[in-house]
Amino acid sequence: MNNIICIAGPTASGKTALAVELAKELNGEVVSCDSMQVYRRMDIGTAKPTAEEMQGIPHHMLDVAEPDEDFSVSRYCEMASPIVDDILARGKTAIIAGGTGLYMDSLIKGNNFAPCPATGRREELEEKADREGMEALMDWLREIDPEAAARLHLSDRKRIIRALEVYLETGETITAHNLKTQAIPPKYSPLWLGLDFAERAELYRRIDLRVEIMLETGLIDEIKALLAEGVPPHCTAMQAIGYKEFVSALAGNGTIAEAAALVQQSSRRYAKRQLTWFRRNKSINWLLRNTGEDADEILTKARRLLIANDN
RNA sequence: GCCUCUGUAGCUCAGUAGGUAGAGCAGCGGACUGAAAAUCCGCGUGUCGUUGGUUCGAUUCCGACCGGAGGCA
Repeated sequence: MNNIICIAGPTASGKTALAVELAKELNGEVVSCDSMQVYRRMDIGTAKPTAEEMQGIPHHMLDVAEPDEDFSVSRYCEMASPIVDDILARGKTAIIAGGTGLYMDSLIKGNNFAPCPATGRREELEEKADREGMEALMDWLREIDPEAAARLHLSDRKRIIRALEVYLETGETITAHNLKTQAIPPKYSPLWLGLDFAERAELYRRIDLRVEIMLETGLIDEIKALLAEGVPPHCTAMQAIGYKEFVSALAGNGTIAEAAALVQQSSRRYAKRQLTWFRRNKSINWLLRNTGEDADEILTKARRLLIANDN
């Protein structure tokens, strides 16, 4: 039987509830795969599962970083992979659930990442970009890694800088590095489940509702507390949807209601991007929901897939 | 009841001196290998209210009807 299950899907599709139900049946533990739920004290806005929702099932990879820390895919994999191995070693099922596709794929494939410099190289490149423009960086990249240059759009500042950074730090181009890691066979072979709604509009209704509930349950106070303790308003964690918009409103840019509408829209677009990411994974068995009230039917379908997968 | 204005994309509107239409926002699709809830790329998605008439041809001109806004009563 397969002792690793991945539950993918967009925000507000019911991953948390399904993960806990399956964990109860399969003697499992949940490994969260979410780039924002890793931060402590960011609970409401990241829709982090509550103690009640967890129903006593152990959850990992929540609250593993301070909000002002730099976190990354690489750190996620370094921390999560030993946890998965430990769950398996104890004879239990690892249920990897979350919406951050890059993190989930990287954990499953066992990707290793080119080093990230602490040397200020990135800052130098940022300055050069400001000074000389992206065309200059692109010309440079074309000389050292023409494939990456052809792949990247001139506007994609982040990736152009990263490509140069990898080469300058390691002497290996990012194209060569990626080819090497892709050649390594995946570390795990999970059963993939994907949650989505048959009607996009239903997913969007759930997202809109969830934002309202976050506000009712104290999201603004949560954000004020983070700011009060000194979390920088522009750090990575505060770029999360549902935080950056309210931080801006609290600073005097627009009303809370306007910010809430923005959060709903950003969340809808984010959900769409998540779906784009997961759709290309042909291993995913999609479970399509009709309403938010059909959790039992979804669980039944998931059970059938588990049985089919064992045979 | 009469008069005037109005009806074009999901929304707000432009336009066609008659040759089946375009902006913004919304939306949709895609990429993604140490910021990923980030970053970037692409795409108008339409019975031009309905129905007759004039015309080779009507979203455009004319009539009637239906819906909306305002005015006079």
